[in-house]
Parts: sequence; structure tokens; C-alpha cells
Amino acid sequence: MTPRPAVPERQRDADRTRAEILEVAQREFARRGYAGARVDEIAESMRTTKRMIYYYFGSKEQLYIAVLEKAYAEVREAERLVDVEHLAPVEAIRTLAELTFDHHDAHREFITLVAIENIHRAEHIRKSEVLANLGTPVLDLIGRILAAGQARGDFVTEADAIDVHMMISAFCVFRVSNQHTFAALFDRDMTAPEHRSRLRRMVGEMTVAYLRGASTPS
Amino acid sequence: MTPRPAVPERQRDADRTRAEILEVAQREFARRGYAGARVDEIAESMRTTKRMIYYYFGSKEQLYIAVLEKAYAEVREAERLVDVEHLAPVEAIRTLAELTFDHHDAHREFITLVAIENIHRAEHIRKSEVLANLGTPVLDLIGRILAAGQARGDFVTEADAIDVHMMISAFCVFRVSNQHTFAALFDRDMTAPEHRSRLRRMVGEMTVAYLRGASTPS
DNA sequence: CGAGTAATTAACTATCTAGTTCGTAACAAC
DNA sequence: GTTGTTACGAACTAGATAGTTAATTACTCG
Repeated sequence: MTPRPAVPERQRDADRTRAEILEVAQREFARRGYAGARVDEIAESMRTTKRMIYYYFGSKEQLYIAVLEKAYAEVREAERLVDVEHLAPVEAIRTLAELTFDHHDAHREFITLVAIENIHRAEHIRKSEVLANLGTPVLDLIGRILAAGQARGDFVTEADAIDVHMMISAFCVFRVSNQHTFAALFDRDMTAPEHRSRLRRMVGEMTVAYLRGASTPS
Repeated sequence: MTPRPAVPERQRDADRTRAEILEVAQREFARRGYAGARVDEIAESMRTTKRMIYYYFGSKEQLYIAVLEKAYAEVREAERLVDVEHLAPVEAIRTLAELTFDHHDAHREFITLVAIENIHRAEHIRKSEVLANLGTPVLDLIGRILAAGQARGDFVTEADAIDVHMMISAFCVFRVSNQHTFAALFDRDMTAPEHRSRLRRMVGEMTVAYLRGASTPS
């Protein structure tokens, strides 16, 4: 039935075990928060023992930091692939906003990890050398789009790249990170399929409208 | 030196003790998260014992729910005082956005509590009857502003009140709730005084610009 | 094939933590 | 004062939890 592969499945496989721990740990941390996550629980949700977690990561905290590092690395990789340089400024910034929306929509667990990290005042991120130097290239991109748009006269509002990034992120992150309390208070699940495309268009419109400016009356 | 007051300070004062527990608990929960907060720690940070926490609140979870209820009640009270009805639609919505900004700026601990509650998928809010029926009147207000603005032709974009509220909240909440990771990545503290007034103007501009619309090119 | 190393397991421990027990002291009503 | 009730405190407990110890098994390489 199951033919033995040429290279037999190894019974002991450091890489695989390490990767599996990270995967399960990410889910557990995102589900319960840092303090709420249980090392025993992580171990039981897979085919290894708690000892392995300490063997590979040393402590609960170091495991958590490793989870953060991996999650941020994936996001960074996705950001690297964004290409809107060939578009006109208005469409470039709109597309960037919509791609950010898609990206956050597809990585909800990551958003939760970030929220957890904020509750702990980013103390773990600060402990990680990998993450501390994560100067995101998205700022350069936005900076170039803004400069081009202002040069062409498409953008009237004088905006700062970090501010614009914040505006877009706020919308996309909030929709995911605050979905539960928002639903409890307003009876609307912002992450439900029926709201998705409308909100996606909205973040693009919002950004473009803000940059076009001309919203200030005499 | 210290004259005895006509009504002497009571050595035992249920209301005062209860209130103090709630106060200290809010700080502790906001600081460490639900699971991270320690009942012993809460007790030690004040002039009463752990026994009283269980005497008045029954369990850690019920204490946490009571903290949430009090925090939401305060916010609701503040919202009740907002009066922008006498303003023209454009200025009304701008002012509402800026007041929301001020409000979130002044209640950062509340924002953290909401973030914590979202990590736990709002399970505690759902357990509270007080909070479940917190249909916020802010939606009515926004609805009236939008209708008036559209009737006068000031607002071109056809927007939904919940969506607009979400847009404003996203900006104001994100600035506070994600301040630490944002600062770690972009080296900018969004909550620092030097960014405050600029961002405050920004949320107003953004909202007005979006509603004015006319941002879609031919 | 034999020795050394990397990966893995099961059982253990010290500590921490939510929740309790039981007794007592202040207050109010009469 | 006496009595009943509300508010309070110190010490305790049962279970959970991060982290360890030490033995064992698979794999590698000469």
C-alpha cells in the first residue's frame, strides 16, 4: 500500500520538529496570549514532547520570540513582492492600500501576535536583534509615490510617508484585530465575506481622497 | 494636626474598598493581560487583602468582567456628552472624528483592555449582560450627519454609518493600541506630544475627504 | 561495525497561583 | 449593652505550570 520512498522518512528530523514546534506554538500563542499559552499544551498538540521545546528554544519566552521572528519574516517576504512602481501615483497608492488590506486579511494570526506584543509593550521584539533592525522598505515605496504624486499635482495634501502608512495600516489592522469587540458592540463582523470587497475599496478610496486633499473649505 | 472630621473616616467602607479593587485591577489587567495579571499582585498593590477580591467579585474572571463594565460605562458616559448637532455636516463629522481622537488619547488604558478582550475573542464581553446591550448611540449621530451631508450635497460618497465609525475608530485606536510595535519598527512614537496635533487634524481631514468623495478619476 | 553524537522520551520538581477556611472586629439597630 | 450583620485578615490548599534530570534510541561517519 504505502511504498517506502527512496529516501526513507526519518524518524528523527531536527528541522521538521523545530518547524512543527514553531507552527503549533504560533497558533497557541495567538489563541491564548503570551501568559495564557501553555507549554504543555503546545507539546501535547503534536507528536513530540515538552522537552524538545526546551531542547530547541531554551524557554517559553525564547520560543515566543522565535515565533515572532518567523511571522515577521514571512510578512517581510510578502512585502518585498509588492510592485506598484509602474503605476501612476494615484493608482499606485490605491493599489498599495488594497494589497495591504489583502495581506492583513490573509495573515490574521500575525495581526493577533502583533496585538499581543503590543500589550506587552513590545518588550520581546526589543529583545530580538533580528526584529529590531526591520526597517521596512514599504516606507521608501510610499515616499516615492508621494513625491511623484506631488510633482504631478495629483496629491495636494502634504503628507509624510510614515503617516500615510499608519493610516492604511490602522484601517487594515483594526478590521482584523478588533473584529470581536466590534462585532459584540455593533453586531457586524468586519471580517465576514459580505463586507470584504466593500471595505477593501474603502481603504483605497480613503487614502486617495486624503492625499488628493482639497477637502478644506475656504 | 489632622482634625477628626464630623463624619469620621470609616475604617470599613464597602464602596471604597470595592472601587479601589476595580481601580487597581484595571491597571494590572491592562499591564499584564488577563492571564498575566496576578490576583495576589492586585491585592498587594493596595491596603486590603486577596480575600476581599473574592468577597466582592467571586473570581478572577468576574473581577475582569467588572473592570470591563466599568471602563465601557465611562466611555459611554463621555460619548453621551458629545454635541455636534448644531454644526454643518462637514464640520460635524470632522469634529466628531477629532473628539474621538481626544477621547482615545485620554483613555489609553481602556484601549489596551479592548485589545486584550479581542485576543480572547470577546468571550468576557459576551458573558456580561450589561455590555452585550451597549448599542452605541454614536451610530445614530453619524447616521444623521451623513444624511444631512448627502441632502445638502456636501457628501458625495455614499457611506454607511458603521463603516464611517469604523474608519475613525481604526485610526484613533490603532495609534494607541499599536504604538509599541509601530515604534519598534518605524522608530516613531505615534502617541508622543510632537505628533499629536498633526495626527488629530489628519483623522478629521481623512474622514471629510473620504465623504466628500470625488476621488474617483474618470 | 563500532563509537560518538544528535534527537528524543518519560518522569520529576520547585514554585506559583487561583481560590478557601475560619476566625474576628467594626458597625447598625434596638 | 446585646445581637445580628457586614466587612475584613492571616494562613492554608489543591492543582497547575515552567523548567529539569537522566536514561535511551536513531543516526552518522570513519
